[in-house]
Amino acid sequence: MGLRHEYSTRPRERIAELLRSERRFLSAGDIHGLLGSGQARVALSTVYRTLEHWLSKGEVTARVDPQGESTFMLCAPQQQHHHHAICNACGRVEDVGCEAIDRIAESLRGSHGFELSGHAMEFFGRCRACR
Amino acid sequence: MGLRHEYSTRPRERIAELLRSERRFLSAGDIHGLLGSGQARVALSTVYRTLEHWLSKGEVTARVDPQGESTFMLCAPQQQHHHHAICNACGRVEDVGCEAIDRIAESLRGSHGFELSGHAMEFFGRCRACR
DNA sequence: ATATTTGCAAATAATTTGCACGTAA
DNA sequence: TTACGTGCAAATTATTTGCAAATAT
Repeated sequence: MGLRHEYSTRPRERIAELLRSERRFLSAGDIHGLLGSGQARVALSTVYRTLEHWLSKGEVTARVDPQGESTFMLCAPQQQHHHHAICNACGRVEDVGCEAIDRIAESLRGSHGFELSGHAMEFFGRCRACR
Repeated sequence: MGLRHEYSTRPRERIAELLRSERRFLSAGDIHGLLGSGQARVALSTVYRTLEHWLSKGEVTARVDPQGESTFMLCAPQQQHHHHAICNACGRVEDVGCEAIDRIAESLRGSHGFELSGHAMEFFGRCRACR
């Protein structure tokens, strides 16, 4: 049988609070480090398991960074399909819509006989604050 | 002082031959496995070092797959900027141009004050052969 | 009470590195 | 002959897992 309740625990609260305050992709190690090593330290394995849990519930979005490390950010599923603009300086993420895809799908079918079923797009640059 | 010659060796020839025959992204482990474990087996570390070497020379393109594994494909630098359409069934890659980016850059600047300096796009679907 | 979560330490798996030996130029 | 490349085994690093103890409901 599946999961019945989602328990609200101290470690999860701390992880959630951190993710809410940082609108950027963080690795499990980043989170573990940012939570500090004091009295209420959270085990790295707990960070991993919590992120995986929220990922499977669709409350968190994952991205593998260019170094191959998995990173995570709060990103509700109910939001409509969108892409990310990531600031090169501070890492802040802006959600951006995607209009141009239809044209690309047409072009792919026409010139390559390729039937588009999914895509991934990321944009990099400077956010308003970091320009 | 930098590198003077690029030596042509048996292991490199075998890796290059394999990459030429497979127009899809392969991990170091894939390549190592495909080269077999017979007489002329190539060490996994050699595969890694050779890929890294060609990557730095721009003769190979890397991509981190969704599982976080690094994968590689022959992809000359002199080709103009383009993106990849990856077949969900066989992994074959079609190179596709990118026209729509200018509109996206304008929109980013207008609605988010975001100055675009780079982007990454990937498309997934079925190639002509696998439809 | 009992299902869920945690911390710890050990296990995996991809990747990197040191080093002595082999090889192309 | 000498700069470059290779194989091997050991080291690193991110991530996962087993398990007994702790906690939320």
